[in-house]
Amino acid sequence: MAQPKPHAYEQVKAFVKTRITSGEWKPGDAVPSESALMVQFSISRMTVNRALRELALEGMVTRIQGSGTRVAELHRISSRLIIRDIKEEVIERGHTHTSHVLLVATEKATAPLAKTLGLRTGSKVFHTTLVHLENGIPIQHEDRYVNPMAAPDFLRTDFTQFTPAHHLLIHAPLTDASYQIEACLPGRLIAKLLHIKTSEACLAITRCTVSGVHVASVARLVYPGTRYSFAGQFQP
Amino acid sequence: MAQPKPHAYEQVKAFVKTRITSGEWKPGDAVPSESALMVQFSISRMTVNRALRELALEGMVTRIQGSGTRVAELHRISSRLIIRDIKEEVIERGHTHTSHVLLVATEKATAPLAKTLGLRTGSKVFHTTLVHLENGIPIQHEDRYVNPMAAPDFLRTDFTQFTPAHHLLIHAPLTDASYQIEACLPGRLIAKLLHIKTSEACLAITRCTVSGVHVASVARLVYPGTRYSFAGQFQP
DNA sequence: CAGTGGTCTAGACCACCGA
DNA sequence: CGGTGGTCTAGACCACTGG
Repeated sequence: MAQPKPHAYEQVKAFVKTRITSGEWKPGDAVPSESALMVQFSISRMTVNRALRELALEGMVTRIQGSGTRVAELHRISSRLIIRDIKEEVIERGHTHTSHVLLVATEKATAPLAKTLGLRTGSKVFHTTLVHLENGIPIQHEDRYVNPMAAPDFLRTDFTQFTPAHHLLIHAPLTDASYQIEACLPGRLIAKLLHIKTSEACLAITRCTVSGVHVASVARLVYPGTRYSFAGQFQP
Repeated sequence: MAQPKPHAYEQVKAFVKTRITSGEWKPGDAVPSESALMVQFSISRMTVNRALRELALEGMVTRIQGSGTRVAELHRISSRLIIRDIKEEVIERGHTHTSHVLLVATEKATAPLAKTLGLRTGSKVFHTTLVHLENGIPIQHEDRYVNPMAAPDFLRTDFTQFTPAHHLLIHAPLTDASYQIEACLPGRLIAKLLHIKTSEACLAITRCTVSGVHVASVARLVYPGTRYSFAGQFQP
């Protein structure tokens, strides 16, 4: 026996999950009510409630107050996509991370940039550009603008030691973010910096992070397509 | 007033969240214990527990039994990456979806394919290839192998009406999946089918889905880089 | 209206951590 | 050992849905 006594709420979750994934209960079908499961498992309603609430969070069922619980229509499959510090990621693979710092500057915001950062055109913004290397091989070109209101000490960082993302994660805790993942060809400059041909496809992530009331940073990260891919797993 | 009476557990979540995002409580700092918050808010422990448990799920805090609750080290922000039926997605944008069905066949599995599908080499597998169009413009090339054990009626589907993903979502409810997102250049054939140049970068998703005990399907989806990108938002 | 889920309480027992 | 979180109970009131 693996677990002599699985928690009650987990038993309920497993019970419902199994009926759904086995196809016994089809999308749209009603799931037994809390009171029914309460009797069936001889447990209190709070415990059943927790089980069903978690299943709803996971997208397995849909709950409507006053109406009931039903098997979710299409199990849209989903997984967590995580924003991490690339240095952490490289180190976790047991490799060494280094950075080439190409630019550390204060500039005046252009109109579109000011707009996304929530500043006035011409305001001071921090601008950094660097290339991240894994075991000496370039894997990411990072071009980032930072809102001085969100991270006033940003430029004091030694970017050969700490990544811009690391500074921001510490000094401007994230509250919101949006991202866009696309495929593109690198420009001549980026291709040269990444040691790839201009004809090699790249993954590009454009990311905008919010910390409290400030839009903290907008960054464009370009990865050589042959050296980097996202991978992930789902467990709905 | 927006909400005259926010739920108690929401209040606790908001309280803790605010201290964290404002920087008042830094990563590693202790969060008040359940009993402390219980007194402070004059609510029961179960309610405090729910608030902190949800914050832990969202990655804002770390909880260790017997030790306490602390502000999470790096607020790795995360969002749900959702994989959906492309037809649904196109229709949701208010556009029309059509398919060019290029191949619907039963084949014998090659060794590597059989391995990923959990079959014996030479077993029957279903194979479909199609191009999905949004308002008549090609946006995805789909090349898919399906395990007949998981979806025996797969080939009966009219793929001009229903996408392969749709059939699978209904007849082989997902239990697990893994994916890989990468950038690549299309081959000559795919470029032609998508009406793009062979030098145009593409996003490619390779996805493997599991339904119950069977590996149900493995698919490679190629999107023209100029016409498609993933986007998402985080709200921890 | 009866039945559903959404929330909350005031206790309780347990497993675990650190001193 | 005391304090922590993890779980559970047996009630309760409310808001909402459906017939």
